[in-house]
This record gives sequence, C-alpha cells and structure tokens, in this order.
Amino acid sequence: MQTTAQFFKALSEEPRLRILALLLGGELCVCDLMGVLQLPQSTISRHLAYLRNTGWVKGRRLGVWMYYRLAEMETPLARELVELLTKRLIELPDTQQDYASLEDFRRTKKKCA
Amino acid sequence: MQTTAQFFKALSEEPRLRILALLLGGELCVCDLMGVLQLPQSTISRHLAYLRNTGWVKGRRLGVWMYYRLAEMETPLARELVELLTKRLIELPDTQQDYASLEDFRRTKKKCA
DNA sequence: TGCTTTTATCCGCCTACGCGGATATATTAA
DNA sequence: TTAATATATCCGCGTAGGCGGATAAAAGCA
Repeated sequence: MQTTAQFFKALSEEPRLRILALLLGGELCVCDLMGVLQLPQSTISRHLAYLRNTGWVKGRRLGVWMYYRLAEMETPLARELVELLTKRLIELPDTQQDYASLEDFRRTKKKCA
Repeated sequence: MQTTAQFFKALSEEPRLRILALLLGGELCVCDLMGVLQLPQSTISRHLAYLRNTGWVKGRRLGVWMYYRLAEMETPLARELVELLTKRLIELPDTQQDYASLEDFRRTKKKCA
C-alpha cells in the first residue's frame, strides 16, 4: 500500500505528469524534454531520477544521450493505469500542446541528436 | 494539468489511499475510519478535508455524525480511475485487511452509531 | 441550560521534496 | 590529452504538508 501510494506520488507533480504524458508517445532523450518543458536541465534530470526510482521509467544510454521510456509495469493496477493515461491524459489540451511543442522542437533543433 | 496532478496527489499518501479504498465500498463515518486505520481523530479529519478539497469525497451530516462517500467524478479520466481502483485496489492484501477490520469494528463497536 | 459525543480546526514541530545554479561525470571528437 | 556536449548530482534555500495534542464548534440529551 505504501508502494502504491509512492507510485501515485510520481504523478502528483505537474512536470512529472507532463514528462510521463510525453513518454507515453515513445522514447525521448533529456534534451527533448528540456525543449518541450522549458525547464532547467537539473530540474528535468531530478524528476527523471524520481520517476526511475519509483519504477515508472527506464533509461538507456546511446552515446552521449540518455533515452528514457516507460518501464514495463509489474502489477495489473499499474498496467491498467498506463492504459488509462494513454487514453485520457493524451486528450487533455495541455498534453496536446506539449506534443505540438515536441514536433516543433524536433523540426528546428540544431544539436542534441 | 495542474489540476490533474493535484488529483493524483490525493492518492499519494498511504492513509488517504486506505480511506479511499474503504469508501469504494460505500459511505462511512469518521469514527468507522478511526476504528479501521487506528489513527488519531485529527489525522483522519485532516485527510478527509484534503480529499474533500481535491474533489474526491463528499460529506453529509447525519445528526452528530459526518458520513463520507466518494463524490461523483467530473471527468472521464477521474471516472475511469475510480473504476480501476474499484477493481484493482480492492484486491490488494492491505485493502482486504482493512475491510476485515471494518467488519470486526462494526460487529463490536459500542458507541459511534 | 449544561454535559456528552462527534467532528473540525488550530498549533507548533519536523521532514520530504520542490527549485535552479554550480559542479561532477561520461562520452565523443579533435 | 584537451575540449565540447549531455546528463547526473550536489548544494542551500524555501514551502507544502505530514504528525498528533489541544481546543473549538455542532448536535443531541438530561
């Protein structure tokens, strides 16, 4: 139960919820997230560490870049919650906005991949 | 999005998650919750206030007692989350334990109802 | 009108964790 | 080996919110 509460706590801060919403769409590197969220790199990395420690995401290194993606969920509750977020979180205007920013960022970015 | 994060934050503390799990089974008064959670009355009331303020529960007064129940959820995300919790939270051992305690408490309680 | 019961709120204390600049580490290229 | 880039971690600071005892408010009863 403590574990379950901890699991939900990961969703309880706006930057983390936005990061997760973006990762529902697939793997992203830290600089992609910086480009979209417009937050300092240390802030992004800190939230990613939190999500890693609570079992929400996994990172893999590709050269200089760290790519993050959703982890495979361990429990039915977690798996169905991801389904739910995929269906309902993504339709929120704020999320749509972030996805649009991601498109923009990817089209115009010079460095970072 | 801020709102959504706030909504999840309600689930991010163990006592609140236990209270919600119990309320999924129907209306309860504060003293029922005290009987099950074995926490000081001020702690229970504080968490109930938090759940009230974040739109999770509603209370109604019946004489001296306040009965709390889940509120009607406003968004699809919230409604489906409640469905999910009803299915998956209730099957957790800790929740089962709390439901058993509730049974016991109700069978043996002298006052408080 | 008190007295009791139930619940809500107040209070001071304390920890978790948010923030973002500064620094350390890892990897690659020159 | 030095430099550049991407990321992680460290640091000090500030606030939200946890805790539970004490007190206040609401309701019913004698």
